[in-house]
Amino acid sequence: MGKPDASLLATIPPFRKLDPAQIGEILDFAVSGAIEGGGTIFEEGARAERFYLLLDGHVRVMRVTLGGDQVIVLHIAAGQLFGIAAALGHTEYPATAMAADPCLVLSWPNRHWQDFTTRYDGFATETYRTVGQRIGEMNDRVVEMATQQVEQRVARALLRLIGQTGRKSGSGIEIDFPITRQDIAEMTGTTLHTVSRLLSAWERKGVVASARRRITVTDPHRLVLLGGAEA
DNA sequence: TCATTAAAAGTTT
DNA sequence: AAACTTTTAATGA
Repeated sequence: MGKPDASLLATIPPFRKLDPAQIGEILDFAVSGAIEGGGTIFEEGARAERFYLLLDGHVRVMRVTLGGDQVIVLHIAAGQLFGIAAALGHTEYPATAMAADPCLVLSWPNRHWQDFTTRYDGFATETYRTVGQRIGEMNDRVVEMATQQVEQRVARALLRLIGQTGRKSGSGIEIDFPITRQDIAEMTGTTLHTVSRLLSAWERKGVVASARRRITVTDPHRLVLLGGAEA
């Protein structure tokens, strides 16, 4: 467990307003860790003892349905806190967090949460803002599931991914971590076969380009139209 | 419209 | 070679 660099934290929203001395205090309590791609950070139902900050990489948050199907709830990008429902009063993690690619995380015991929110200006407001955004996104998806056709759901899932974790490449915006058709199926409530067929069709139209575990959206505007309301 | 099943081919380790 | 990912097609709800 190495000591992370204070400058890493200074740019991250919940800590942006803090001075170097305060960041030093926070780091004194932090434990840092590296998780390899595919590794689990915490499991659904496990006792929640820590909350986490993702410094680098991408985290997939997953839950298992009553029927035993795995569902991807959302993805976390670098700079975001996660595993914080526990700090907000839950005793167990409501979902599993898995590293989508190699990740660097900091974590703190939950008992520091109170101190952080009261002592550090901006910590509470910034984290509540991101929590609010996530809840909003999840609500949108519930509506989508009930009202939109599969093609629109997949199109919108891709748009969200490039919005949150997209990286500009030569030919468009690439999803910045490895993602399979199965993953997208788990995000949109369909099957990998349907996702594969949709992506193939879109690739023929020049809207996306994909390789194994890599997807680039080459024509985001067309994809917005595909995700639009019309049937 | 979409899931399921099956089969085949490509990729990575 | 084995494991994993992707594509395609046929069938049926």
